[in-house]
Amino acid sequence: MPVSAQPAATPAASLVDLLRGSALLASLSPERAALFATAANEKHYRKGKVLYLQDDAAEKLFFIRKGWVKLFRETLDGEEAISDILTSGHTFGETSIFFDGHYSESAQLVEDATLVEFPARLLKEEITTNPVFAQAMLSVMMKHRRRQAMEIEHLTVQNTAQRIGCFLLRLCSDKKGLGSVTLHLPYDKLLLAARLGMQPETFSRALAKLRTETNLSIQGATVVVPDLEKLVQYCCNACSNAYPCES
Amino acid sequence: MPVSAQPAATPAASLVDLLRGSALLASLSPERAALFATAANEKHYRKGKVLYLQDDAAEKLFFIRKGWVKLFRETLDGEEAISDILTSGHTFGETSIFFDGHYSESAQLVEDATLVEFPARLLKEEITTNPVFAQAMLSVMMKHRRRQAMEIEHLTVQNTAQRIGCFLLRLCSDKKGLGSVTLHLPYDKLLLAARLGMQPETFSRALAKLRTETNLSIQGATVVVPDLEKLVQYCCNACSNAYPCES
DNA sequence: CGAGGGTTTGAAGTGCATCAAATAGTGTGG
DNA sequence: CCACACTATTTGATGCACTTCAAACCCTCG
Repeated sequence: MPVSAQPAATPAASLVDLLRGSALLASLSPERAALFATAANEKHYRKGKVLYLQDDAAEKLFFIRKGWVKLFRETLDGEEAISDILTSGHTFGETSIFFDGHYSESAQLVEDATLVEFPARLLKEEITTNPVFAQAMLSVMMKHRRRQAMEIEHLTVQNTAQRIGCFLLRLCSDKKGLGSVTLHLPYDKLLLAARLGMQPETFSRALAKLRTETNLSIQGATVVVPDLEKLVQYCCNACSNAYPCES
Repeated sequence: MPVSAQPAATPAASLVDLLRGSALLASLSPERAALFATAANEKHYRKGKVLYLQDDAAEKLFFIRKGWVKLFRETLDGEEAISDILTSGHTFGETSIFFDGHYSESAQLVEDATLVEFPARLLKEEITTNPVFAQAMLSVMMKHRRRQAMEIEHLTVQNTAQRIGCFLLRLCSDKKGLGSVTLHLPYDKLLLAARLGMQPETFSRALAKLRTETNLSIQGATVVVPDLEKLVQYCCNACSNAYPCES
């Protein structure tokens, strides 16, 4: 069944297998997955590449194979608000395709990346004909909604240091070692600051504050959390989610 | 004077007819709509009534027939973050029912209200068996997502006066009279302030600022916008949506 | 080595929150 | 109908958090 008619004869997993790693696309039937794989277009882009702009016709669904992509919106007077930053295994563009056919934000690579692109038509077909897929899509939407709700709350009830700490805690959730944890910032601090809705200078200072308050140590992009409990204490009291809060 | 900004439901209308006014429930087949109507439980509650608390088992879908409901979350140290304020024709609870069976926020009346309650079971059945309904649900979710995204942007790029102005502009969208528009604040200023993520005092001052900047005049809950264009100019330049931005 | 972007630090300004108090508005019982 | 209590709203004074502008410091990479 798994057809490897795709020229993407990467030593790694075949495209069909990769799709299983996506919350959305994993719900495709083997036949449809094969069809998606055939129609797919795998591309490598360089950092800075603009994939589409807000209000463009939504003609593609994107799946990130590797790299980082930022979704953002620009205001009339030139400010930029980041709505999301995504990496391997994530899909984007689906909401716009289904909803009104125009992207509601712009997308740009923040690092070199390999993307798999699917024609919007396929997605639309799938949603209307495959109830299982429609439900997977619903699940994905709802997950997004919860995350957005959390983000709104954070912006109103947490200060900058707490927002950074909360972000770090979400990075910790993989590494289960309660007590001391070492982790790496996934992208540069400038972008991270924008992601958290603050200025780079503010980010720097807030991180310094977090260091003294919770005994963090920071070496460039490497962060050591010696006392997870202390960090949780500092951040999560200002939030309506108890740690671990990931959804 | 208690104001209901929304078109009042005709007291005579049957439940089935009412459901047609809901973006979500309008997609029910006549038979299912009848079934929903039979299983429905219409109740009148007083202002302040708590419908459910965050993390409660999600056993009901609510439809607002009349009145106002706020959805909110509380942090460990007692802050309250309002996630939404809803009125006639809106449904709530659907996300939690489908997603993980627990409400992700608390719900409380901010005014006396008449609600129609449906058992969660019905909704779950409908989603899994009726593709049309699933798609209606998807549409509703996506609309919510766009609104949330806008809200996040507003919190980071707009100041308090602009946020208020933007809220007023959305109230204007009904009344098409370009030029001068009169409108009424849908609920009290304390709640409005919380809804917009600011303190009551800040709200009052920001409103005063908006008055001088855009020639608004305000009498209690009545606001007269003499020059819509000027208000748009003041608010929308800081936003990525051109007026009229409602979705 | 030198250029240029990322990061930190410093000083000053702005916006919003907080605390406190005055004023307006609403519903109550006398 | 008034006095009272109580709640909303406004106003003033002050402080803190974050931004802004400026400059220094680090990297890495040519």
